Amino acid sequence: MTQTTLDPVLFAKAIADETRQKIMKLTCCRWRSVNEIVEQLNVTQPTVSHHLALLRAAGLVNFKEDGKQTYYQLNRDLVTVCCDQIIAKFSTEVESNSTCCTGEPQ
Amino acid sequence: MTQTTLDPVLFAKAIADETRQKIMKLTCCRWRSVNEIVEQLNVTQPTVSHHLALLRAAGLVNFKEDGKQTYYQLNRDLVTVCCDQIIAKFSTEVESNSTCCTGEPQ
DNA sequence: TTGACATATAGACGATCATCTATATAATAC
DNA sequence: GTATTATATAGATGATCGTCTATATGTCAA
Repeated sequence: MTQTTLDPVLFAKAIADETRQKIMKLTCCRWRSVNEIVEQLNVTQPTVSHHLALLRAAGLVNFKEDGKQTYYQLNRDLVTVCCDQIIAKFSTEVESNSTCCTGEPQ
Repeated sequence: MTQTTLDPVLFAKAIADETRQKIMKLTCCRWRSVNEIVEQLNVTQPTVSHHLALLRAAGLVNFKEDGKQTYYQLNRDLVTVCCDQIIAKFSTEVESNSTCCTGEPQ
């Protein structure tokens, strides 16, 4: 049920913040509770929750609740898909899969 | 003399705008004058110049002047490098090339 | 040299954003 | 039940951003 696509502009906006990229890095490889994340950063708990909600809305983190705690983990597959999508987007002039740019641009 | 690296946060900020991504796409495969770009978008010439200056500062476009005109072209290599860098950044918990995340995160 | 054209810069304005404090919600422990 | 802990939400505030109009700068043609 994790999200598999995201528009390149929305993806860029979602990751265009230092605090969010720090959160993404902290959660890239294991589940982290909100408190764990707060302890690693120099921002308040509501600020962390705010960024997590934003990343969650973009589908960039998965989460699971366990009692009092909520755990978050980066959706690494989506990051990869989006990055590949950006590379592809700027490899052709038009919105198709026609070939372009294979030769030397004049 | 074209730029070859760019911090992931700065890269994301630079491309986190629809107009700029449109400009990037227009210039991805050939040199375009400012006027050509303006004609393709629904924004004024100063707005386009503003975005071009921003992309130029980030090293994301190359440019050459020819008489009255200035031509811009996307630095596609840098886009690729930055995207690869983002994928790599969120594949390890720490700022090293030590292994991590190769198994199933618990 | 004067006028037309191409681009850049300056300054203003409204919108979005990152952060904070205060507080609500919900789960657990005693 | 009451206190404590974990997280989310609400609302405020200052900063950043995207866009516009007006204008400056620089190049070419007549």
